[in-house]
Amino acid sequence: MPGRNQQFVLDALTRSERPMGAYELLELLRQEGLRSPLQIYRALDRLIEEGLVHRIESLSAFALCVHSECTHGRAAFAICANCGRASEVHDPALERVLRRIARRQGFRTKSATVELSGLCEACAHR
Amino acid sequence: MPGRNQQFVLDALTRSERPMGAYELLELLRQEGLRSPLQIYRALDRLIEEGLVHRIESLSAFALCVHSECTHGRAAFAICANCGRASEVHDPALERVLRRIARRQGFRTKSATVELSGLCEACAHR
DNA sequence: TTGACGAACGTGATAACATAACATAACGGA
DNA sequence: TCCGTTATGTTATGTTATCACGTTCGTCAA
Repeated sequence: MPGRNQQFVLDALTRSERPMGAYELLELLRQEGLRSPLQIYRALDRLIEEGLVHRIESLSAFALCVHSECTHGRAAFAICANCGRASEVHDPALERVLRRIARRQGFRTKSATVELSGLCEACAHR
Repeated sequence: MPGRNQQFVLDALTRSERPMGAYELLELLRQEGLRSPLQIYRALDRLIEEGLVHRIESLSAFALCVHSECTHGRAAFAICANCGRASEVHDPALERVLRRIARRQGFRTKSATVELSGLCEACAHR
C-alpha cells in the first residue's frame, strides 16, 4: 500500500523520460491537489527507502529505479548533459571495485553514488 | 597568481579536516572581509577548474584535492557519516571500469562522481 | 462502538544552497 | 592613454530542502 502521494510521484516519474526535480514534480502534481514541497519530499523519501526511486546527486533530481530488485545504493548512472536522460547501470565489476576500495581502508559502505556526466550516444553523434 | 579570494578559500579548506559548505566558508572568511556567497562560489569555481578543489555532491560541500596531479573528475571519495571526513581515492581499476561502462553504451564521459557514504575505520570500531 | 495509537497527510514558515544582474576596480598590452 | 579582460563587490532573487505543528484516517483492542 504505497500511499496516495507516493503513487502520484511514482506515476509522474514513470511517465517522465528523465530525472525530475522535486519542484518540477510539485508543479506537475498540483493538478492532483498537491501543494507543498514537503508532500513531494516525503513521498520521495519513502520511495527511495523502498528502492523504487534513486536520487541523482549531481542533478538534485530523482529517477525511477529500472531494476526491480536493486540493492538500492549500488546503481550507477550515465547522465547526458544535452538531453538530460539518465541511464541506470548495474555492473558487478564496478561493485567489486568499490568494495575493494572500501575494504582497503576499512571503510564500511552504506550507500554509493556513481554518476557519469557527459554525452549519450545519440547526443554525441551530432 | 591565484586571486585573493581563491587563496582565502584554499587556505580555509587546507586547515579544515573535512569538506566545507560554501556558507560555512563564508562565515569563516568574514574575518577576511568576504561578505557574499557569490565571492565564495566564484573562488570555488576557479579552484575546481584548476583541479585544486573537488565538489562533493552528496554533501553539497567542497574539499581540497590531495593529489596535486588529479585529472580532475576522476577521484572517488569515502565519506564518513559520523565524523564527516572524506578520504580521496584514485584507483586505476575504478577508472577502467567506469570507462568500460561508458564505452559499452557509447557514452562520452566528461566528469565522474564517485562517492561512498558509510563509516570510516575509526568510527566503525566503536 | 469507542477510543487509543500510529501512519499518512496538510500547511506556513524558514533554512540551506546557488545564481542573476549590475556596478566597480585592477591590470596589461596596443 | 585607451581598450579589453579579469577580478571583485553588492543587492536581490532563485532553487532546493526541512521544521514545527496540527489534522485526518485507518486499525485494533477493550
